[in-house]
Amino acid sequence: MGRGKIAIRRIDNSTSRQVTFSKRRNGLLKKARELSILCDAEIGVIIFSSTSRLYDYASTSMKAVIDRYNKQKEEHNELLNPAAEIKFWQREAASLKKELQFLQEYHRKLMGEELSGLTTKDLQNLESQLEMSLKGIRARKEQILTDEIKELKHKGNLIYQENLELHKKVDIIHKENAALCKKVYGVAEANIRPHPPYSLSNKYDVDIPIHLELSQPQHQNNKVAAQPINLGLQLK
Amino acid sequence: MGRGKIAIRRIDNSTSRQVTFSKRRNGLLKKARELSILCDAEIGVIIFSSTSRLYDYASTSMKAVIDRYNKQKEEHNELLNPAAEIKFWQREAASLKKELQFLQEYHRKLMGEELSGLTTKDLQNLESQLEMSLKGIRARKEQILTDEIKELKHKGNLIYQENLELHKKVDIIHKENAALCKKVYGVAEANIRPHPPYSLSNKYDVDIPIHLELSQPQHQNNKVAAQPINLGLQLK
DNA sequence: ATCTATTAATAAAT
DNA sequence: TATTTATTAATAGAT
Repeated sequence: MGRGKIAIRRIDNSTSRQVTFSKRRNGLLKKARELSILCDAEIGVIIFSSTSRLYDYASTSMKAVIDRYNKQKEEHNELLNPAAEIKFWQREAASLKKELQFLQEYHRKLMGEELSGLTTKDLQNLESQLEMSLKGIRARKEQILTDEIKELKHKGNLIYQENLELHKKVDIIHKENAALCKKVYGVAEANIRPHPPYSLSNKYDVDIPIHLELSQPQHQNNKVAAQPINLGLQLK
Repeated sequence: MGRGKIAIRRIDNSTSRQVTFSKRRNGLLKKARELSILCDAEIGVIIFSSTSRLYDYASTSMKAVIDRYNKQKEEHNELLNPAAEIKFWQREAASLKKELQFLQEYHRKLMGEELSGLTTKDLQNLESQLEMSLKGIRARKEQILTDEIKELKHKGNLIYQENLELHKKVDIIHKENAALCKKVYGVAEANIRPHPPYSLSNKYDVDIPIHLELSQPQHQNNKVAAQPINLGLQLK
């Protein structure tokens, strides 16, 4: 899945091995995250690079995953030695977990899941909240598109001006050339040459406005329009 | 990367969640295998399905990976001396905090805040997500209203039936009373009394259907409708 | 780090 | 559960 296919065996070149490691490590961790979320699975991934650097992911906590793994593998656990500070951090963790769970629950409600138990009033509130959000997001989208249009028009104008200047120059050179030809070959010589090297095939374009097209993600109604002039603007 | 795109959140349908789990689990393990071979990395992956089944992969052995992990994380000592265990809980808290912040950030985006830095594609995705949520919430609201209507109609019918029975009883009592009056006072006495105590002013309502009105929060087009009959149903 | 041509993964249908 | 197919996602190689 790249410019070429590679065989699954140790990459000899150390640079590209390092690059591939970085890319695929991220890919693996992303996939692990997605799987845990999509399918409600508890997952732990531990990766040691060839240079012994550790990268890991755990859907809950690595300790929890390893403990569960050991338990399932019928191995034993050890006891902890309690102290006041330990308890503090335990409480801290419990508190954060609680907050996290609350936010997750609210989040699910916002996502339109887990709606049983809510009154029409609650739902009305959720609905208004989401409508406000949509409004903000759409406004932002419009803004981006408007900005893009502005920039494209600006660039278009600059190019148009440049074209005018160029055509003027070409005209001048053309006239100079004609004069020279006249001197060298006689009166009508310059007009006889079929394709003088300085002629521009689209010289008449000077009087035609540059046609700018923008991508319109919402309405695909520009299929028959002319190809947009690429001005180097990236529409991400 | 399939027939359609799916959002990364818990798959509701349990069958497709199971299917996706199976496919993606294999994908994840394959990727882990490839990464370890391509880049000479030591990797361990532990997956617990939602039904607590264990799937794992280790490039060397899981024990070796976990031991190395514990060594690197200095958790080996944490289980023995309190200072290290404090560190563990500090890390736990930091990890939870990080996750919390991620969710909070996403949450803010959903709320339509903090939208700078997002591309139109991102915004489009947010917009679709919110539209889906709205759809779910509105469907739930409709459901609640529909259920209310059903219950109200049911109650209305019961009351109508009860009314019929009551009227029949009243009729019977009326006739008995008329008979008694005739015995005591003479023939036409009962019909002379202007307002017999047992008469119902709306007795004729028996033949008119009970008119039930529900609040319609969406469309306020029932302003001129009759006041709804309160049947003791609480619309929370 | 960023860009794309290309391969790989996979969602949905079967 | 396995296979097929249309589509999205990952990434190899280039820059």
